[in-house]
Amino acid sequence: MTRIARTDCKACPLRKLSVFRKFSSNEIEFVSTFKTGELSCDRGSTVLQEGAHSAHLYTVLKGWGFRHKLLEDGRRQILNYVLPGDLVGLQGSLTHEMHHSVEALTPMVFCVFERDRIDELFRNHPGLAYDLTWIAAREEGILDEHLLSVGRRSALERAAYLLAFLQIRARSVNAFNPSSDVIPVTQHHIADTLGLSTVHTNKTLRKLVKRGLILWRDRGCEVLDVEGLSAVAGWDVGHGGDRPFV
Amino acid sequence: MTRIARTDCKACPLRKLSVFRKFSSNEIEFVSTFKTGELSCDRGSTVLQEGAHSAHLYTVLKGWGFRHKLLEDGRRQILNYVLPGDLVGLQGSLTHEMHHSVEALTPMVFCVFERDRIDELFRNHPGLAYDLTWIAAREEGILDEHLLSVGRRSALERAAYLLAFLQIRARSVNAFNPSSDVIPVTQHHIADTLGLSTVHTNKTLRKLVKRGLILWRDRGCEVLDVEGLSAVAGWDVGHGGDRPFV
DNA sequence: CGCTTACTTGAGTCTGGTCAAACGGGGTGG
DNA sequence: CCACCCCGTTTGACCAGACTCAAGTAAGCG
Repeated sequence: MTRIARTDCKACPLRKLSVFRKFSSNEIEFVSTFKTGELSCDRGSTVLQEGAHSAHLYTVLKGWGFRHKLLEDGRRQILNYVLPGDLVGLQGSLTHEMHHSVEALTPMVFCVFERDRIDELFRNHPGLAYDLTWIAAREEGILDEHLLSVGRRSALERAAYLLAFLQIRARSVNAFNPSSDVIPVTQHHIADTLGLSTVHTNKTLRKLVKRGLILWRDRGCEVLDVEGLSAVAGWDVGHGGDRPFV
Repeated sequence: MTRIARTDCKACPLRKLSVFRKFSSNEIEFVSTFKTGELSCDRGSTVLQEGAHSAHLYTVLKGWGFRHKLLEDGRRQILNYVLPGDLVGLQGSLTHEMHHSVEALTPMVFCVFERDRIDELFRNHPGLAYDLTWIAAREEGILDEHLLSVGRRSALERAAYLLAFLQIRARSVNAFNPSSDVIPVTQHHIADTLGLSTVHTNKTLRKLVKRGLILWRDRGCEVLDVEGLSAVAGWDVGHGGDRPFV
């Protein structure tokens, strides 16, 4: 893992995306000083560890990753995926201990912020403080939907929901690399997200392929028909709307 | 549903509980004016509706309830339970639409706050703003754990985890009524929380009864052995720690 | 070339779902 | 007061979706 400050917040490529709200110059100024550096890591590396006491807060600048928890005997549950613009480590920053781990699915780059200055953010930048709360509430909404999915949808519905969800999210933040729109996960990751075994996940994905909704590529999934998937899942995609980010 | 302002924030019975952090007089002053009234409702009534555009934010003062989501065909997933001190409707306040419903398990009383004044809270009371974020992050952590449970634990483990979780939470906020420590849910609620059928839930609960970990009472569950339950679940209860509330 | 990782597929098993019936308590209308 | 009904719980029989085990293929890499 290397750490070199590079991208200037004022010229942050994410800020241009239509999904994110506009910042005041005052806010950009603060964020610039709040950011202490960048962190890069390879595919497969664990960025944050369950149980760790992290002194930092991160925003994803590039790449894909996922949050997960483990049971004693090794069973793993993937909780959500992290994409450019997502904040990670907020929980650790507030409660001083991480209750989940974060691992990279592709090479990633993060902006690093000092936890100590969060107080300052809350005191002097109510707009940004509001954003943090908004982000946490949004994550909660996503988890609600995942829980509904894992608890009450069938295997086929779950898989369809997850892939539609990831496709839409990735599209909105330009997370695909230019050559191909491939969601960079293994079937094992999907299984651990849906609460299924890898074998059954494979059989389920084959059905989606047969229906012409997706293609399975080398280490990843290409979505051919998002509406088809959300129809299978019985999922109402809902609203986009401006979102904040730090 | 009636609405009569009664309990004074300065004398709020919840504030005395050891789980909550101390407020400055300044903060209590603001909360007093932020609160516009109280809302009471009966068992079974829906307090907040998925899809609604609520103008309010609530804190639970008394009683038990739960948050849930529905699929088109009626399948229901209970997401979490709400107890005294919990904030409900934050999501709706930030995104202007609720993505889940809230229903009462017992008669409940809420403090009602005006959504419009949240901006003021963020501008003038960074401590409270911080608390809101903290609360949202905590809910996220709980949902993570539930997702792990539903996705990766067996029926018996799930049931044990849920009951241990509820027992501990209820204890910490004195949510039991003086005569009996009964968690006021039906087996149907438990089933919809765990992602199981009611029939299988019943068979699973009988096993916990046979092991002497719980008793099933008239419309509710009495926990006899929290440690036993968390052991069955393979759940590390973890830290309490001061928590804020509004 | 051999090793590893990821995917695929089939066979047999088991957890948990569905259907069905019955019980018991509390409330209600006759 | 009693009959009835409804709701929540309980249990049994049977079924199916998902799991485990196992073997085999294909691609990538040292």
